[in-house]
Amino acid sequence: MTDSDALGTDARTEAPRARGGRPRASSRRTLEDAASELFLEQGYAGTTIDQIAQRAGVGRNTFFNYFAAKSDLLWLDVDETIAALPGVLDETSEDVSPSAALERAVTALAARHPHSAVPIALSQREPMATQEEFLSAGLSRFLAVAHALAGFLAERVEGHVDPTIVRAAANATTAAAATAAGAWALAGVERGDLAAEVDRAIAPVCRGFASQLDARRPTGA
Amino acid sequence: MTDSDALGTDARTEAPRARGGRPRASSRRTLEDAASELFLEQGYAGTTIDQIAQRAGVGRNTFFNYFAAKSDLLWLDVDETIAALPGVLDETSEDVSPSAALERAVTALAARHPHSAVPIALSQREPMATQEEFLSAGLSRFLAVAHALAGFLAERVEGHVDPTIVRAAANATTAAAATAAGAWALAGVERGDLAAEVDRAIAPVCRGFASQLDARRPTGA
DNA sequence: CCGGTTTCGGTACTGAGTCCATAATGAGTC
DNA sequence: GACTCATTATGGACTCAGTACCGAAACCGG
Repeated sequence: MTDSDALGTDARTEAPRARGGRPRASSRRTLEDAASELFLEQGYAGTTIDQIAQRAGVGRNTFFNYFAAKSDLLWLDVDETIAALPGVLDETSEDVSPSAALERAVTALAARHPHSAVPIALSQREPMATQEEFLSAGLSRFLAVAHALAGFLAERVEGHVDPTIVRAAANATTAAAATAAGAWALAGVERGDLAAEVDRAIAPVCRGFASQLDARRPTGA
Repeated sequence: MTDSDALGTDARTEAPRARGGRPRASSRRTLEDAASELFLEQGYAGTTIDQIAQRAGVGRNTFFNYFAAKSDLLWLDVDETIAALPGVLDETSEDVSPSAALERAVTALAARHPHSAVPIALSQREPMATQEEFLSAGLSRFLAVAHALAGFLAERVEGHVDPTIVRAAANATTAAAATAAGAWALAGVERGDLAAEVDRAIAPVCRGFASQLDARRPTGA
C-alpha cells in the first residue's frame, strides 16, 4: 500500500558496487555490534545514537549512512529473511493453485529463517518501553511482506479476483504468519520449528480464501 | 500483545468525572478543528504542534494534555468507532459458533461507522509524506482491535483451541477488515457499504478458522 | 597530478515528546 | 469567608531522532 521498492528502510543495504570512492571503514557490522552491546547494557530506549556511534568509533552521521532509523537495529535478523522473499516467490512452483502457492511460499520463507535468529527486543525482556517502538518499526516489514505477497497473488490469479480480496488474503496471511512467528520467538529455548508453526497459522487463512483465489472465473460481485 | 487497557493512545479521553478542579478550557474539540484546518492548508507534515496549539489559542503543552501524539489526530473518526468495539462484543449473540460470532461482531462494528467518516490523511491526497506516519499511528489501533477480538474469541472457545491459533485468527481477521476498510475509504465518493465490504473480506478468514475455532475438543497438536 | 566519486564527520537546525514548577479555577469542608 | 484539595493550563528547559549542508578524507581511473 505504501511503496514498492524495498523491504527495510535501510539507507544503503548492501551494494558493493564500489566504483572508486573512499572505502568503507568496516562500519556496518561494527555498528550493529556496538548497538547490541549497548542495548543489553542499558536497554533500547536508554541508548542514544550518539553512544552507538561513539562506541563504534564512528561519527554520528555515519550511523545514518547505514541505517535509516534507530529502530532498524531491532529487526536485523528478520530483515535478512525478508530479503529472501522475492527469491522464494520466484522459486515457488507454478503447478499449484494460487492459494496453495501462497501457503507454500510463506512456509518456505519461514523455513529459511535461522533457528537462533530472534530480534533483540524479544530475546531480552526489556522494561517493556521498547515494545511500541519495536512493533512500530515492524510495521514496515509487515507491509513489505504483505505487498510482495499481494503482487505475487495478483499475478497468479490473473485478474480473476477482486484486487481488494487479493490484498485481504495477502494481509491476513501475513498477519497470521507474524502472529506465529512472534509466538515462536517468545517461546524461549525450547521453541520448535518455525516453518511448522507458521504453516499451522496460515493454513486456515489460505484455505479460507482458496475458493475465491483458485477460481478461474471472477467470483461474486 | 502489548497492553490491555485502551484503544487509542489518548492521554485523557473522556472522563467527565469532574469533581472539582479547574474546568477545561473547551479545548479538545478546538484543537481538533484547528488541526484539521492546518492540515488542509499546509499538509500534515508541514504543520507543527506549536501551530496547532497557537491557532487553538492554547499552550503547546495543553496539546499533550489531550493527545499523546500528533499522529493521533489522523485517526479521530476511526477511534470513535473502535471505542464502540467492547460494546459490540458484549451484544454479540451467544447462540452462534465462535467463528460466526467473530464475523458478526466485526461486521456489526463496521456497520456502526459513519459513512462520511474517513481519516483526513486518506480523504485529502497529501504529498504521500504522511502515509508512513499515518500507518504507524494506525498500528496501535490495529493492535487494540486485534487484542480485543482475541480476548473475545478466547472466551468463546473456552480453552479448547491453541492460544496462538486464536490470536492468529483474530489478527488475520483484523488485517482483512483493515484492508477492506482502507479500500473503502480510498474509493472516493461512490463508496458503498462499509459493512458489506468488510464482511466480504473477513468471511473467508472466519470460514478458514471455523473448523478449529468451533471444535468442542482441542484440535490438532 | 587531476577530476570524479564515495565515504566520513562536524556543525547546525527542526520538531516531537518529556519533565517540572507554578499558577488558575473550581468543589467540598469547616 | 478561609482553607484545603484536585484538576487543568501554561511556560521554560531539556533530550534526542532525524535532516541538511559542507568540507575534508580516501580511493579510482586516466
